[in-house]
Amino acid sequence: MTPPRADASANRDRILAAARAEIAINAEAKLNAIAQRAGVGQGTLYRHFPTRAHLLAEVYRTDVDELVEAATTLLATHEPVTALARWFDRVADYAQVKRDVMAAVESATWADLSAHSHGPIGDAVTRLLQAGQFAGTIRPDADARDVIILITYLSRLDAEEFADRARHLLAIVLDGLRTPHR
Amino acid sequence: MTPPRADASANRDRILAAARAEIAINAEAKLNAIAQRAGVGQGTLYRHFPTRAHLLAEVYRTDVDELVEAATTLLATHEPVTALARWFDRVADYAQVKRDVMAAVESATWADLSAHSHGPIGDAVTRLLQAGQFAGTIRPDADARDVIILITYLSRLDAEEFADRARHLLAIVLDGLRTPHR
DNA sequence: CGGGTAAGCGGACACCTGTCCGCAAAGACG
DNA sequence: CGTCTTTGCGGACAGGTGTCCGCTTACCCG
Repeated sequence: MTPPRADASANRDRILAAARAEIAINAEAKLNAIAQRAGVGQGTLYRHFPTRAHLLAEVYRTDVDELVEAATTLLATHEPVTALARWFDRVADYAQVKRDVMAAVESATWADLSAHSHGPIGDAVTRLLQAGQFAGTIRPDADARDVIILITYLSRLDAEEFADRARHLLAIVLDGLRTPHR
Repeated sequence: MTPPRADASANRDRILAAARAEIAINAEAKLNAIAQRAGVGQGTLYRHFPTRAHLLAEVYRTDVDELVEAATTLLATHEPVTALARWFDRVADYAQVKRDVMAAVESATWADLSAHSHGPIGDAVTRLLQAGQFAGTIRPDADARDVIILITYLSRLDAEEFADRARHLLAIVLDGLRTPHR
C-alpha cells in the first residue's frame, strides 16, 4: 500500500475527466476514444480501470453516493416498506436518465462483493431491508444481493420498454419482498 | 416469402448440427469454429443467425418446446399459482444444467416480440398467468413479458451463486406476482 | 438444355475489448 | 545531484463479434 506516484494519479484524474466529457456526448463511448482524449495509452486506461464497468462506477460515483444517501433519508421519514418503495422510485429515476448508472451500480456492488463487502449501495439496501425485517414487513430471508440482482434488469430495458414497465416491475419485486402473509 | 434455396436450407441444417456438436464440447464455442466445422463462411452463419442468441435459440429449441409443454401439463394438474411455482422450478433446472437455455429463451421471446407475438414461451407464461388471474390468485396487471424480464437474471448468475440463490429469487418473484392481499 | 437473374456464399475487414511487455521516468537515498 | 529500484506508461497485439461486397450457383423460363 505505497502511496501512488504523482503522474499516476494525475493520469487517473485526466482519464475520469475525459470519460465524463466523452460520455456526455455519447453514452457508449469507446474506451479508445476516452484514452486518446485523456492523452494516455490504452494500457494506462485499463490499468486504472480494469473494465468498462469499473470506469463507469467511478464516473457516476456522485450519483451512486446520492442513492446511498437517499436510503438513509427515506428511512428516517417513512415506514420501511414505503422507504424501500420510494428508494426504488429513485433508482428508476436515475436509471431512466442515465442507463449507465445502473451498470455502474451493478459493477460497484460486484467489485465489492469479491472483497467480501457489499459496498455502499449494498449497505444502503441492507439498511432498508433490515428496517423492514425488524418491523416484520419485509421477508426475513431477503438480502441486499437479492435486490441488486432483481433490479439490474432495469439497465437492459430499452427506453420505450423502460417507460412502459420499469415502475410496474419494481412494484412486483417490492411485493415479492414483503413478508408473505399467507 | 419465396421458398428458400436448396443449398441455403442445407447450410442452415449443417450449421445447426455443427453448433450442437461444438457446444456439446464447449458451451461457449466461438462462432468462427462453428462456421468452420459446418464448412461454411462466417457470413453464411451470420446471415442465417444474426446473433449468437438466435443460434442458441434454435439449438435449444427442443428444450424450449419442452418448457412450453410443461406449462400445459402443470396447469392441468395443479392450482395456477402452484403450477407457476413448479414451472419456475423447471426453468431453474434447465438454467442450471445449460445456462445457455436461458439466453435462448430470452432471445426467442425477444425475436418474437418484435413480430408482435409473444412466441411459444411467452404464450406458455401467458396461459399460466391467466389461469391464476382468472382464479384471482395472480395479480391482474402482470403479463408474460414481466415474467420473462424478471427471470432472465438467471442466465447471468455464475454457478455458485446460482446454487445459492436461484430458487430463492424465483420465490420472491412468485410472491410478487401473487395478488396483493392488502 | 442454355441463359438470365437474384438469392446465397464466404472470407476479408472493420471495430472493440482487454492483455502484455520493453522502456521511461519518478522518487528514495546517500 | 547522481544512481538505483520499481512504478507506471503506451502502443502493439491477440482474440472475438458482426458487416460488407464481389463472385458463384441454384432455379426459373423459354
